[in-house]
Amino acid sequence: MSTFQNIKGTFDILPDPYTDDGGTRVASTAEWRYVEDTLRDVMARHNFDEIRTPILEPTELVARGVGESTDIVQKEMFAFERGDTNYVLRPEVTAPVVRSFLQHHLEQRGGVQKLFYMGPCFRAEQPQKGRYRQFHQFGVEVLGTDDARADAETIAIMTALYEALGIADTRLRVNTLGTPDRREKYVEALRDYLEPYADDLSDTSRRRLERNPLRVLDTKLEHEQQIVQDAPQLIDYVNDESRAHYDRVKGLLDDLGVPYDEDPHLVRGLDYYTETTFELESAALGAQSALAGGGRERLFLALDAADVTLPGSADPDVFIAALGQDAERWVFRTTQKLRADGLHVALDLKGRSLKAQMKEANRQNAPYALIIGDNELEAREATVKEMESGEQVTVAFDELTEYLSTHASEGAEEAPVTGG
RNA sequence: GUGGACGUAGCUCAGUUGGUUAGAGCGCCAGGUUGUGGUCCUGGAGGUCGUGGGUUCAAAUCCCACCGUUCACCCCA
Repeated sequence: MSTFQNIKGTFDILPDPYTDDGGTRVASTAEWRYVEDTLRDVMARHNFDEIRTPILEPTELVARGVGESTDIVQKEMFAFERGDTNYVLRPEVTAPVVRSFLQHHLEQRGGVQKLFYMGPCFRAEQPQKGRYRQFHQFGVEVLGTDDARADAETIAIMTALYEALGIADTRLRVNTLGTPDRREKYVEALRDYLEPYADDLSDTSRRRLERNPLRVLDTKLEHEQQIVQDAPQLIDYVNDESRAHYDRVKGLLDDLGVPYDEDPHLVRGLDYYTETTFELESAALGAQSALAGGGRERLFLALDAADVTLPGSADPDVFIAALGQDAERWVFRTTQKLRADGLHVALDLKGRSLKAQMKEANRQNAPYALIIGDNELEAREATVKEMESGEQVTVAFDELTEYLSTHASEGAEEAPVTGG
């Protein structure tokens, strides 16, 4: 075991996928890139612009944005002081985006600002399966409108994203939280309703009843779900405006043909959420089924559970094997020239035997291998081996780019990497 | 912070009631083929058995402590 390890709750992303100590499959860089590219593509089609903000932010910004009393601020921030400034590794991106929006007067761009972001966030929670201290978050913020269409579009985008990535068996649940003042009244009513059942509740739910009654609604226990089923519903407590807004959002989802279930007991953990709330869940994830809500994502777990196959690393178009020092020099020069011509070229950097170089060409899955030795240098012709058939031809040095461009591109269909 | 599980080669793991030099598969390197990959054969490198202490003639194995990892709880994505 090496001396240093990655910090607990973080993970390395490597050229190849691997399984971590907890049994979770960690995707390769190529898979991450594919997902990121797909997200960007979908967002572009929805006319969203990307925003990138610093990972380091003032502690006070986050504390106020998320709420001083939340667990995130109380005990889950990586915060430190340097000089007379308090810094924090961002635990979420909404506050930074709003900060940036205000600071740079983005409203001056005119119209509604539709922004998305992706990048690492940090929370000092105890890590467990699928939850990390450094995690990657994707999200969208629509600023400058409270139109129901903004909500509907955001929800529709989330389903579109998962569709684009090939995750089909998702279920969308929606609800409205209304305004904070009404929600407080609802919490009281909920508490009153649940108190009489306290003896029937699990320890967990009893504790939640004390501290955060809304969380009792999330129970997974069947007999508790029956109690919850008849509990007061949020929709009966929100004001007319919230209700009308909610109805418009649902109508728009209907228009778009986005299927959803209304869940009158769907709540979110943090209290800064208002109005429309939603949760996209995947049956394949089991107990912790929530994928996205308010724009928070657990993408790779879902991709893994859904058995989605992503493209792997690109294979080289050609591997060039050199025999002897003269050939090595020629190969080194020619490799750069072919690369400048747009080809993906691999070569040996250890001066190994031809046998070892051919083995490497095979391992890298190159469709063609060039063999260059004294004979080839003298004739100014490369020996070109087609790896699958094993057939060899000679190609004049001057025609290499053309030959490889036409032949290699045919055979070099990107081979998918098998997931799971 | 609380509870459980685990820690042997790069990876996945075996290792009997404690018993000699700790093994397998895969991967890696080399040879068989001094200019040719995949399959095959042969060989090789690679281990403070997580760390420290204890019991014992003898500890990977039993006991204790610590460290690390992990799952779950809390909370939440």
